Amino acid sequence: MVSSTPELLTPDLLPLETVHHVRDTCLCLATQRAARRLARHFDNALRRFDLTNNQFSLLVSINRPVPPAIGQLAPFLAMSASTLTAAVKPLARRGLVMIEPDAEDRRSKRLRITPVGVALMREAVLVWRSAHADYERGLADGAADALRAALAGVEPEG
Amino acid sequence: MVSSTPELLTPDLLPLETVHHVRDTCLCLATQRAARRLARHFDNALRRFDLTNNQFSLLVSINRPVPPAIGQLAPFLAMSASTLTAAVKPLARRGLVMIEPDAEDRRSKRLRITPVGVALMREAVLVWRSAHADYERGLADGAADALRAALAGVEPEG
DNA sequence: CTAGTATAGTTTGATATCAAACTAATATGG
DNA sequence: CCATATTAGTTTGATATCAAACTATACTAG
Repeated sequence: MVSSTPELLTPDLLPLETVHHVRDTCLCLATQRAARRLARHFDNALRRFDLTNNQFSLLVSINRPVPPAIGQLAPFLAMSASTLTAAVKPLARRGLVMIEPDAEDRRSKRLRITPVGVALMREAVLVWRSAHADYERGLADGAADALRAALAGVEPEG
Repeated sequence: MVSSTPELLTPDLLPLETVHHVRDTCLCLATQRAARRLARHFDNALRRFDLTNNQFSLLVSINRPVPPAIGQLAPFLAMSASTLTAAVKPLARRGLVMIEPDAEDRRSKRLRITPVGVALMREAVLVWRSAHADYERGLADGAADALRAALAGVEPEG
């Protein structure tokens, strides 16, 4: 019982009012929590392909007629170039992506999805579709659209 | 120029329609992007305390009259117990948190914020407040509330 | 009481994340 | 042309994240 161990109480705390304010209003905390839950859901769904939700999103983003450079992709994914450099490595190791120096600017490197990557993604997209439907099915009507709209509302530059 | 390097085009791609559908509708991708942006904003603001946004949220969550156990805190933060075990270590090393075995169930460990942790957080909360105001100031009217509401709408159990 | 089961955390090995410092290549000024 | 500044990526070292396998403790049937 709690009351039987008064010596365990911490006497000197932040005001609980402050704590509750942070917990109820912090957009960062709320977003990190939702991000972890969503990541788990899609990581589970994509596990059969040995893809994480991040790797799936990265492969989708790389699937462009002109292979994008790291410097273009990182802002789109809202991640640093150093994170992207690291994220590409396991995919390149598996032959799903190729890293090619740009002929016109040898500092720049373009990321190209390989035929093996495309073949894997053809299947993975089907599973993504069903995992997304699963997820939305657990939400109230309009909740998914509301979240999409709200997240669009916090994008920089509209 | 793009058209001058046709040999760089990947012939075999997923349909761009599919790609655009994923990019425009995936709640996971949209949430991870927002989570990264928000994390960076608050990591920057809290850097002067050598706290990450995660460590800040964790310390806020630990600041309770009865020190919570790992098994209680992990679901609240929507993270696994193994992640929480790891996250506590740097804070314990710095003396901001203490890990105490529960007297009534020696499997369980309670996390207590120390006086040093409370003192640090008194300052950090002020900075959080101003960083949050900064962030909201960059949004359209109602965007923050809309995001809070939308994120609440994807919480399990209401 | 004891065997089996369930629960609470930890460890391990992998990916994910960033800032800061670094390397290499391009652009610019003189 | 050369020196400087800028830009594109990479490396480093730290935290963050998870599932799976593990340890230790508690519970529960028989």
